[in-house]
Amino acid sequence: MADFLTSQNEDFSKWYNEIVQKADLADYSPVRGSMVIKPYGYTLWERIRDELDRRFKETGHVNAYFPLFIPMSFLEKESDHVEGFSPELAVVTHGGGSELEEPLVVRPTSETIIGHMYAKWIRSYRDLPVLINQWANVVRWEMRTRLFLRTTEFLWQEGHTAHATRLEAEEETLRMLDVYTDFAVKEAAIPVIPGRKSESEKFAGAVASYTIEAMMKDGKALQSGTSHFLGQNFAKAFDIRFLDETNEQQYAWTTSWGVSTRMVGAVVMAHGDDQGLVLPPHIAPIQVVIVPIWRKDAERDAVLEAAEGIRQRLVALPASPGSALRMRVELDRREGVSPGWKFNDWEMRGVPLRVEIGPRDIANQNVMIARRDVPGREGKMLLPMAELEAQVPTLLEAVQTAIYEKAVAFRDSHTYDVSSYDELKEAVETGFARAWWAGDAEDEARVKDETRATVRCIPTEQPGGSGTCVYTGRPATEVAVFGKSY
RNA sequence: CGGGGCGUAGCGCAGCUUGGUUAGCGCGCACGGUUUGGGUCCGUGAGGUCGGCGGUUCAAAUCCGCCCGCCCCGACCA
Repeated sequence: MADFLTSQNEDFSKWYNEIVQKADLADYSPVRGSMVIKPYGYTLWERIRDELDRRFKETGHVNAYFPLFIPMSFLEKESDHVEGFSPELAVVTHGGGSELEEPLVVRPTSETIIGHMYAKWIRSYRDLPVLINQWANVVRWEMRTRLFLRTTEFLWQEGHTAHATRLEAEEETLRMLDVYTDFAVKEAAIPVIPGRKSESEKFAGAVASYTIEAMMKDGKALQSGTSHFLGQNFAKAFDIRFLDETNEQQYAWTTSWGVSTRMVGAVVMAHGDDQGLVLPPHIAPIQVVIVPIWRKDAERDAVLEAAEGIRQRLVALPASPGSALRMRVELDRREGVSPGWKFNDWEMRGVPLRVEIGPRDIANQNVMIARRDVPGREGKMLLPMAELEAQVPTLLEAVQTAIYEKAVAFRDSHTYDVSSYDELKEAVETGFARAWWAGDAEDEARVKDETRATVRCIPTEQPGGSGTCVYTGRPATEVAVFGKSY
């Protein structure tokens, strides 16, 4: 792929915007900053959603739905929260033809309305924990928007839990960070760095925020999921109290965590190449596409019949080892476009495996298989037709693993352990800098001012020992990851 | 809201400096033929308030003013 690290930001943005639209993921809506997610893009989101949801259920969470409109006064109950969100609120002042007594905000996130409900629902320690997730849309009036990465309205899941003890809530926060990490690595094939946010970067109203940070192909960071330990901040603001075992009133400890449609953008920017999307098989809307090839009308029927036979054999297989889903296979029956055109078309859409079948293959009882992750003719191989069931699942897993490993190699080769401020400045031009950090907000602000880079996170996995800050020389016991971000 | 770039057919663009017949090109689209194992080729055709409003002029896509919108960089941020 073109080297976006040495080129202008504009080039990568152009590539991204073009691919997102050409691959049929999304289109701009007439309203500034909002987008239409097209069926192909939505199916990709559904795959992400289902994989996450499966994990939420496995960890004991249930889904519910809370209202879109929130009374303005709810946000004002938590001072950090309202301060953080008020600049980006969409406010409804009129309804049913008359002015409302109290303005309603379109939820930018649901801590407040959910906090209000939890206060009603929770009376006793026996009611805890409450482990609820909701799939919803939220609205944030951002100044600058970008397809999938930052849109005025976006889809996400937000989990909100309440616990009897601080420890339990902290464990929940980290457990969900693990769930996100597991999803990113195993399904989205994106290596992420889980860690804690700095004070200046944490969620408005949280005691501590955690994040998974991914590296895009231009070396920039993308916050791909967050998990917050809210302490008793929202419990006190919304009066979420319960009687404990000793008949004492206690405030609950709460958490919230979310992953949004931004994850679609992360997949595009982490794996894509000059030909377009490269989708991980586990979440690809179409895992295998069959392109039939014929020259004369007489060959057409036989080829299509053989292609349909292959389709039926493949859809009978599981989508991935152990999955309850069946393999997602598409037979491209379009006429009037050449096979070469179809090859390019499906590559643009990132389909992991392509099966080509023509008269020659039928005669020889084999098919040509092309891997999306290996560009051009090098990714093609001949496969005996009898081995489809044995080989296609293996190949899909091979693609899944290969693109993950490629992403790991890219990230690692653009992550630098730095020991001086000059090295840090140089490192963040092309990737991440790992540096000792003492958590000083003023210095963080200065680095941001001079380099545009911020503390992406203080990784959960630390090297241990101690060192000195690269710019102040202060003693430090933790390493932080610095980088430019979206 | 600041700095930079742009706005001409569905998409991508030329034309503007130096005003002058009927505003062009590529892709896409429709029809016919040809082709189909890596984006076939040929022909015919449809498609335009030149972002909007105002001004200068015999004459404006072109010059001037104001406004609107988009993109990139910053502030904001999942």
